[in-house]
Amino acid sequence: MSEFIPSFDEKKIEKKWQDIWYSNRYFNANDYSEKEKYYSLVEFPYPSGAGMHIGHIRAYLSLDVISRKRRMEGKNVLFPIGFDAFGLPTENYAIQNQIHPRIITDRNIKTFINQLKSAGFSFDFTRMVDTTDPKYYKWTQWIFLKLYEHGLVYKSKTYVNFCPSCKVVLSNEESQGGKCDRCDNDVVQMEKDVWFLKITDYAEKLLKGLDELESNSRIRMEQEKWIGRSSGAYINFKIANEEETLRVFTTRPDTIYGATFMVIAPEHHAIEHLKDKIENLDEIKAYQEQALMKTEFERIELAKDKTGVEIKGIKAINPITNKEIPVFISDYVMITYGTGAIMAVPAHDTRDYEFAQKYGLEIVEVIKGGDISKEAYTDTEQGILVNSPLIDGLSVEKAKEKIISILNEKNIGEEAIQYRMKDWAFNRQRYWGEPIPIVYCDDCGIVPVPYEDLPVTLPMVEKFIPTDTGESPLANIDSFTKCSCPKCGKEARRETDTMPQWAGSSWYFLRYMDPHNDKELASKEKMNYWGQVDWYNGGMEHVTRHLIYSRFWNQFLYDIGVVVHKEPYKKRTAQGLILGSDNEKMSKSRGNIVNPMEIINEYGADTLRTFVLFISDYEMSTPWNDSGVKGARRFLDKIWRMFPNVTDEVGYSKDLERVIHETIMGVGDDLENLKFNTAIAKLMSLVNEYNKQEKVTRSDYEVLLTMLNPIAPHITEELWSMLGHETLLVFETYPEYDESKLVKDEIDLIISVNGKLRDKMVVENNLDEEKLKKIALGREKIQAFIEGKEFVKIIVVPNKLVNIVVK
RNA sequence: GCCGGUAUGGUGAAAUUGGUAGACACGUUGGACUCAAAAUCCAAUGCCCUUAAAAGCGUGUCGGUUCGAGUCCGACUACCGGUACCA
Repeated sequence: MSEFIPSFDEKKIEKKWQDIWYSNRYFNANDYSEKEKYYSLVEFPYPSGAGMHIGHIRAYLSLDVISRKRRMEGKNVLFPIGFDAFGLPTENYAIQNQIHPRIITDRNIKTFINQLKSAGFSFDFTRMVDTTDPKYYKWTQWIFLKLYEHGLVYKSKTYVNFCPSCKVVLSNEESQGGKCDRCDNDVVQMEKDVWFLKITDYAEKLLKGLDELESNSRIRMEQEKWIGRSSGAYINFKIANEEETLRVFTTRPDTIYGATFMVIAPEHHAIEHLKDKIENLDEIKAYQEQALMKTEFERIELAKDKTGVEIKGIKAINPITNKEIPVFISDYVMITYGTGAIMAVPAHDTRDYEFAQKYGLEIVEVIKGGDISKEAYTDTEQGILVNSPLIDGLSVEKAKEKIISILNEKNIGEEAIQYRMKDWAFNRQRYWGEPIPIVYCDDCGIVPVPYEDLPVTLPMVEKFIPTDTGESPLANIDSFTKCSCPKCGKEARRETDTMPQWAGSSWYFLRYMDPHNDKELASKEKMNYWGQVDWYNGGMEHVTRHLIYSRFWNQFLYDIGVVVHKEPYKKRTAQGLILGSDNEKMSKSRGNIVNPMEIINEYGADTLRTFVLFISDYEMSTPWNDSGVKGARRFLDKIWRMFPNVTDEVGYSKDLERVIHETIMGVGDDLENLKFNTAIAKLMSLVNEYNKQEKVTRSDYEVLLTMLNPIAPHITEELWSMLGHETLLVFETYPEYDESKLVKDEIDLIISVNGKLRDKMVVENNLDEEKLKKIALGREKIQAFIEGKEFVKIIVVPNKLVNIVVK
């Protein structure tokens, strides 16, 4: 041991074990293994040119630790990785640098894989998927066609955010504040014919399925809110002297007596139907145009100041009071929610109240309890109906029921459910995405590409710059657009829009089970074996859209008999953000980005892993702290330096036995509950205990290495082999604790007076109450505190404390 | 606005069913080793008074429940995240 060095050569060790693990494919999942399966899934990355981010490390570490632990527990683990590689950044980079996105993507993926390996992640790298690979997106297109076949795809006009300078259609996120994300020019609203997926058909199923998903309440609530179910009623309001009826959705049918006017969205079709009767049509038209010009952003910004125009010449009839009430158009009513028309109840809705105030409209109180001269009264808990002959005196809840049955009887309305979630706009006008497998034929109309002609591949062209019209760059490529109609064979034109980035990620977890299958998206046998994803970790930001979209596709595929589980995921967790050391979100512009590769180069992957897990509670966001990294390295060095003090003795040291069993229990529980920070703290404490001993036994040392292995796999593997083991630590069994070894002989007894700690002492375990009282009262220190005071009572918590209460 | 979350030393953070607040680290200070430095080891480290001990104070603010509150209840403040005229 004379040449033993007090610190380890992380570069040498890490390279060595990574080579052994990856070249022997030790982390590969085995289809149909006899062992019990475990499927852990992390969100696959977008392979940007910047490479791996510190956030990826945190996001993937939790399940890397769990997967490594599961293997040690004898499970057949599927822990795959892949790349969600379609997307705008690559396309932009490609245009700027005149390099094809295919080349950039391949290059970035290669770098990313190397970085993942240098962090020691135990992914099965033979199952990698790449959403931009035609062998993969063939099945993305296949699912699209299946959705089409089942009536879940439709085309409809909508307004999109268009940047005239970049010539691209932008998402809401990319056009915040009405400015283009990239060039900062004003975004305009452009009408487009757009593909939609009818996800709203699955709203109820998606909501119900949440019952089966194990997740914290925050994750669940965000999904529930996104789906946004609300129950109420449809009510039909006749237009006086016309055939036209305005149908509204309301969650408060009980307040119908207070409905003193109506409001319809500027886009509402009734305007067109009634245009001959409208006296101020010009004014209405002007308002419509003005509303259309506003971007979504402006409509929200101006929310406080409600605008609108009364539609003169028509009146609606409140079907319960039979009174004539005015009808307005206003952009505070959205065409996309409910029926695009509302019955306004100013007394009990803040928005209607504001509107009524501004335009001097009648406000009728129908729920007792508030002061409607000041504000709308929206309490539904305690309110009692008034001024409502048919339902006076009833609670809100009862009144709703009764009014709905009246609506049914009179045939003027019915109970209804509405969802906030909208259908999924399923296209982008870009090159770097999955082509939508649709053909337009002059004679046959919209024709889906036959399944056997899939995939419709992206043409490998030199130029893929945007068109002036907001169409996809594909529209300029004749060799792509020109085709023959699959139905009649006549010359036809291909759809040039591509799918959104959410497409490929909506089913990737299925492909991992059978990634090389060219006959189906994944075989039934393999999906049967691997079943559901047991644990899915990812970002909080994907809890709504990605999770809901992928659950939707899975449920659909289940309904048509392609997959075997209704819900794809059993359990979902989310890591917290790592912020810059300035406590701000990491970003290029703030210059506070931490590059994980720099940490790996300076300290090694084990140090990075240990520190990132130690930094804070896994589910909370936390600032990065450079100097803390050294502490993690110091901890690993301490274990390394302990090596010469390890004896050949088998069995735990007597003095360490109890703390070892305690640590096994604590660390195990902590890892399962994502409490990596306290798990590492417990291991640090154990190492501190070891260091108080002159020697530790081989068993003491080995159990430490085994517990630490999922967290710091390289150094533990090296030390394991230095102990003379021929087999790898990754194949060892995870340690178990012995309950009987946890019992303490002695405990620290706390003695307090009036709840304040005054004394403590070590006493025998399991003393009875009387003995403890006696001991406590006998203490000199305690005597001083109770002397001359009136004794009230004494409280004993066995094996913990004695509290003496005096006056 | 609404819905969540969070608030604890100089810093990151721990704390089981209400029962020793600050585990584990970082940093700082002092010491050992060294010609010196780094590394390492040892000690101290919530605040206040103090030579020291003891006492006192202390988990965002105010109040409550309790023998006992970081933890439970009520009111409030700040920050972070989600959402946004959803009828």
